[in-house]
Amino acid sequence: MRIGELATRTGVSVRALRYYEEQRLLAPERSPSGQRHYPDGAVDRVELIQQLYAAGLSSKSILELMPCVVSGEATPELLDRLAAERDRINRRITDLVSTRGRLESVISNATESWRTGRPCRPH
Amino acid sequence: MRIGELATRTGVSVRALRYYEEQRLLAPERSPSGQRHYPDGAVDRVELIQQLYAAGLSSKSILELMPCVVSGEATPELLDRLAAERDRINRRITDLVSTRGRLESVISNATESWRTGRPCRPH
DNA sequence: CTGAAACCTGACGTTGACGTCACAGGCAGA
DNA sequence: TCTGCCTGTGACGTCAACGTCAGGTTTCAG
Repeated sequence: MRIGELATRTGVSVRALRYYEEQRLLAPERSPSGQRHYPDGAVDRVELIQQLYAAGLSSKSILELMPCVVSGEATPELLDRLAAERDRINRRITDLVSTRGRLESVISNATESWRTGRPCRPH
Repeated sequence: MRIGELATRTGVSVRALRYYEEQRLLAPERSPSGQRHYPDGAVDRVELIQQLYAAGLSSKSILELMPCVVSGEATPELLDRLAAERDRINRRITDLVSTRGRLESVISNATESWRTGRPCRPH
């Protein structure tokens, strides 16, 4: 498929797909006239890339971990990197859970003080 | 306390503290010579700001939600905003959990293929 | 064959949360 | 008084992941 279809099917922009290629996260074939041609598997791959971006990984990290993720190749260093990223994600999760708890208590507190007519305990 | 002490006590840079003030997230008093003077509560406040930044909120969002968080003041719109941010955090958490699961399966798969001498199932 | 839509490369613009630098004034100990 | 660190205000730099625009080529439906 060509770049436009891949874009619509993944929901990412054409520009982003070209950027991913620039970062060597994708390597589509080229037609004789120079147009990019992607295999079907590119859809999953792009979604994986998006997921890793969303998890806070940089292009460089994704690039390093990509061979391991797609083909299972692994060196001890790659496994360490993977574990390190997993740990970072774990930390982010616990941080977010904590923040959510704080927001929820703020919400219930504020809702209560709203319902009962504005006496609000000072934090 | 002055800005340097607040910086060391919170772990954020002096520049960041001045930036927060520029964003009206802090409003320290000034000594006659113009130096900023923070109350003790500023430490907690800065840590709250950091926590909200880490949760993906922008300066603007933090500014809007701040009165509600610190003093419990709430309008229906503010409560909606708070709930919306909580929902966004929830989505981020579920996304991160999913990504963590994926990474973990990659890790166990790669570890296995490493232990057993490199036959790796094709994803 | 033709015109619109999709594609190409290259290059500059954007955004947020600061880093960094220059230059000047303020403060405490010796 | 001197010295050295802290603080002040600009103002420009950074970085990543794209957005956007210009100017030209390719593809395809009619």
